[in-house]
Amino acid sequence: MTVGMRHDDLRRRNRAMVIAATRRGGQASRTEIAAITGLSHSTISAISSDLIAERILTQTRQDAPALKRGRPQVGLALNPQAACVVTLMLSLNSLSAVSLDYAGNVLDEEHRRLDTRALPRDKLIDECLTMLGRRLRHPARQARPVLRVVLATQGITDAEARSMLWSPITPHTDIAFADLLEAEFSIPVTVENDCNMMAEALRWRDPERYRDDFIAILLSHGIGMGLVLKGSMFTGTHSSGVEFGHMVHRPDGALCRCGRRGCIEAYAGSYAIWRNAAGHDGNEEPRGDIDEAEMQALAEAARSHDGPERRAFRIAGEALGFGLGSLFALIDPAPVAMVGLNAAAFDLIEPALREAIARTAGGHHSGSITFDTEPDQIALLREGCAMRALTFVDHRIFAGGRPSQDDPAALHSSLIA
Amino acid sequence: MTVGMRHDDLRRRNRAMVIAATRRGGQASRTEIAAITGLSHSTISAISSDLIAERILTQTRQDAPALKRGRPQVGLALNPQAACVVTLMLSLNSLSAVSLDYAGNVLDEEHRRLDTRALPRDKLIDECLTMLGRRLRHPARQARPVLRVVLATQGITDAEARSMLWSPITPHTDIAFADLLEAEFSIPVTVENDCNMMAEALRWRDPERYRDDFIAILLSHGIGMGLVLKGSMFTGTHSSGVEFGHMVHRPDGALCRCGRRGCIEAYAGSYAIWRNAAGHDGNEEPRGDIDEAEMQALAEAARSHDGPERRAFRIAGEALGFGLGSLFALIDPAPVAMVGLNAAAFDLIEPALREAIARTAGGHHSGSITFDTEPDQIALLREGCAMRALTFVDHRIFAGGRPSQDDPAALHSSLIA
DNA sequence: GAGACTTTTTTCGAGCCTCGAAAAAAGTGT
DNA sequence: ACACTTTTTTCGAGGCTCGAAAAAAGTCTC
Repeated sequence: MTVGMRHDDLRRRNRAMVIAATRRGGQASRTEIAAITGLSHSTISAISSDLIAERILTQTRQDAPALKRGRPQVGLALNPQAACVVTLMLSLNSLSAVSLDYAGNVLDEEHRRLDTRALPRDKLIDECLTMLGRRLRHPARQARPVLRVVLATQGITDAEARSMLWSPITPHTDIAFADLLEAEFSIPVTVENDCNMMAEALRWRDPERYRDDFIAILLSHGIGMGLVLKGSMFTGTHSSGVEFGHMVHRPDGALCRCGRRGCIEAYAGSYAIWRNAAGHDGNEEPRGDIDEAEMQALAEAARSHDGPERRAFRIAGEALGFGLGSLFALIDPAPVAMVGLNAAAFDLIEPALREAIARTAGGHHSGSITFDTEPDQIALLREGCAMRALTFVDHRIFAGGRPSQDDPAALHSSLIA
Repeated sequence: MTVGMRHDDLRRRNRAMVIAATRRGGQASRTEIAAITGLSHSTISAISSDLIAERILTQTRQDAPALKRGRPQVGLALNPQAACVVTLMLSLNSLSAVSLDYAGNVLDEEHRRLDTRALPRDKLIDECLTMLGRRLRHPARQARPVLRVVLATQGITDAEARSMLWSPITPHTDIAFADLLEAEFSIPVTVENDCNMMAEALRWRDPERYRDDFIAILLSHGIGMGLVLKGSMFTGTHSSGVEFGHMVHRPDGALCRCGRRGCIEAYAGSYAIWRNAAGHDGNEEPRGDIDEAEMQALAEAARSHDGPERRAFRIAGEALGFGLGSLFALIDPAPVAMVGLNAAAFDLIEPALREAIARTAGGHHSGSITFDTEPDQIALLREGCAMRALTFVDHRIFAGGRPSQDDPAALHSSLIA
């Protein structure tokens, strides 16, 4: 709050709001936007006609034939030709890329399996560079200027979203992907944590439930979290933060993949569940290669009879419950979405989780805490990255007004060159 | 970001910034303010002459005789007559009130000892009402309009800062102090958590160290925390939140004052240190009445020889260290201030704390985490409340422009009546 | 001590931006 | 075909900030 506000900042903000309302609202009319934003009709009219002249928005006759009397509303929509964004998703042993038009439609995509853990540093970087390059040269893009690239990865990124600091997918650390990709293609890039992108996707999927405060927990080989508080993504002061999986569950307890002891993940990650189900103790070195079928088999066994498998899921639930209890002591309870492979086994986890949470300070209202499950983490990640990239274009580029109104090709070359 | 921005919002913000710069800067000149805010000289000139005409700011000849050439800068200062604020501080067995002028000078104050735990609900409320009433009628206030009351209390308040939800100082819960006081005096009131106010005070005391991200930990009978992240006070979604003392240190561990088990406070609060030093186990019911001398004696004993006292402080350090480690996993490390009685014994706590933190994920850079101690929590609380009240007047009242420019008495009666 | 010099502050016209009211537009209903 | 309803645009007014120029209030120099 130390920097003054000028006249054009005001316009910029109001333009951003019209664009945002259009992206959210499907086919919002000027009147609806005026009501949402609280601005006058004249202002909305002026802004939207600017945006249409700049080819950012388009007018579409309302789909549903007006059954009401009066002049029919004219729906505003995003102009799919206005821009293109590309998302890159780097996970253990896989790299994917998707390019989308400004309205969010997929233009083309590519997936590759890579042995990320074995790949040398430059080879890993090179794979990202070439896959992005192929998206840029792909004919489906047509003349759309590429205005944003988002690279999402498992692990920790820096607070400025420019580097991957550490990731379980590779032994290499501090890879400045944003600098590297920008140097090659001159398109603004951010590097994001995958769980944050999943949380981003949830807000768009179900804005009723996931509005201002909610939690996305990734239950997978590791444990991740995306946290939205007071309407904005919560990140650490120096890194992407929210390493929920590495909060301490039991001081000096079971061995975690991160090399430390007693982390929540060391009780609730796939490898921990497997370790407990197999009857090994917490000193056993974590396995790195547990596949989907294996976890499903464990869940089946746990459902069929009371044995070490059921106990393993119970231990996972307890660790997650105490962790959530501690988190709730800090932020108060909020809706939770369980995402990823082991969300499919949440029925085995939930009872112990709720029991543990009720024994903590955050468990005041343990009955009112609601959980939702979403096993398909890939789809969520894709959507989240896309929305992150598109809203960047909305707020940081198009809200500021376009340099040239009539020649998108010129604009494009000036940005991509 | 859903509400539009109008023309007067812009002025309001820029006025707020001029006022804020004046409050921070001591005797900022117009030129300095222009540099800080990035606004033009003309704008600053217009705004400040408005503020002076409205008797919010005053011009003061620069104290130091200008040694430079050129027209000397004219210092702007807050007009002490512009307003009055009152702070009420409710603690275990004590209630204090202070009234201050708009520049932050103390006008008068009062302290009373009360047996808060034994007081019936209405009696407790009544004490607050009458003490506030006496401040309002006190002659030192003169004609200053009372524009804000802040009531700070130990315990949990609601996110809207209107009610005390729960507090260790009284068995009564959900006391809507803001509504009650406003109904009686028609002055806007907020109810704040005491640790948050201490954090607020630290930003004003040492803005270099405590700027955008830092942590204040209250080491006292209980354990509290005030957290500033990305430049703003962090609170829960429904309550004042940040109940660091009730994060889980050891599942099903020692008995806490809150009735649950294993909380950090049950290892690091005064009663926990005493309990461990006395050789009782964690099932022993917490004592409620450990005075300062008793804790000092424990610290002395711990310093003089290796015995149960030293071990008790070590256990406290360990609990705090693991707790901070978990917190740092979420938010990354930040400067820490240890506040309150037991901060004087931080030398006994620190080694075990650092050792524990180094064993957690948050302990990556455990060497770079710095601790500062401030045993005088009362002074900090007073300052924090005062600044919270004054900045409310700055931002929410004076930034919007005054109804009457010439008659502060009329303004006053309209607000206090 | 008068005039040159320097720096701060104010003044003034221009350029934007939003607003409210009125007008225009584009339908439905009779 | 005309009245009615609702949406959208137009237009003048009022505010706000900006840059440039002028005024103000000192120090410095000779």
